[in-house]
Amino acid sequence: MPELPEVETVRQTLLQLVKDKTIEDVSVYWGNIIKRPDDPEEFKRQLIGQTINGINRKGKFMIFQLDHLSLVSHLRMEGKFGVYQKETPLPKHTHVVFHFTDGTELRYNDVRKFGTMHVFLKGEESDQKPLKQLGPDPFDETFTLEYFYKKLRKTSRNIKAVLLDQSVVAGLGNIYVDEALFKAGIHPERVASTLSEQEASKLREASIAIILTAIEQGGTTIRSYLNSQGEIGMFQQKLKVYGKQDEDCSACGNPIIKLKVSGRGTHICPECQR
DNA sequence: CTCAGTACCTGGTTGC
DNA sequence: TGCAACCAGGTACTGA
Repeated sequence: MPELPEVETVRQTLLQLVKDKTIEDVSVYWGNIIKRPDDPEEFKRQLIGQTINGINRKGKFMIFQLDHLSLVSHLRMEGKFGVYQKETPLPKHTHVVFHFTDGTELRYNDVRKFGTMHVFLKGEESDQKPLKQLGPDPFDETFTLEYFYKKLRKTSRNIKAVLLDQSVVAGLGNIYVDEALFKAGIHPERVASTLSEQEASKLREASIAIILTAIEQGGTTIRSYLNSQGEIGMFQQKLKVYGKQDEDCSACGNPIIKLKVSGRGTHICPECQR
């Protein structure tokens, strides 16, 4: 599911479903999801009795605001949250269940088991991994051209790798990086330090525009899984290059091609992106 | 320090 | 049809 727009969509929809609910018990079926505390039993002890007061987001992380704790969750590739009546049978790949006092359950489902959960004392989550190393969200006022251009100037990596680096800007993933580079007309294999200030500006603005539009559209649903919270995205209709290999470029009519950049599948228009 | 490669998992798709 | 190899929206860790 998750790049920033998808996580934001999940955050908004989930909030309606779990706000003010109190955790009566927690079940952990795959302990490796729980990164902090390291013992899942301790994780359960800490969360029992806590009420969900709100959900925040930073980059691709969701942060559940509890009474005096923060639960930091990352969905990685395929993590999904859903709220169900406790009588509903547990589907395959459900790894963590938060049982509420009202008979409903918040369930975490993740085929690849890559997702993570960290518990911190409220307020301490920002000063420690994994949130500590995050750069600004794309639309954050601190994501200035000056900041971005300076980051680009001092690295030898290609521009795609830099955009995927969450410590530079938080929230872009493989889909939106490809889309932003296309919108800015920049080839993903360009060494970041060779971009002009004008190109950096164009890329920064393209990234912000793509992310904001995708949030408005409820995110992107690619390999559509049915009936799960947040998987109601409409942005896939606006994708210009991601997953469009062999189709005609919407701008110039030449075919979109797929290549590998920084180990990731990458979609470009070789005519529009230089 | 930076950076490329690998590890973590399962399942759908591709190609022989 | 069968099955191995490859691929997937992400990041942490390793070692050069």
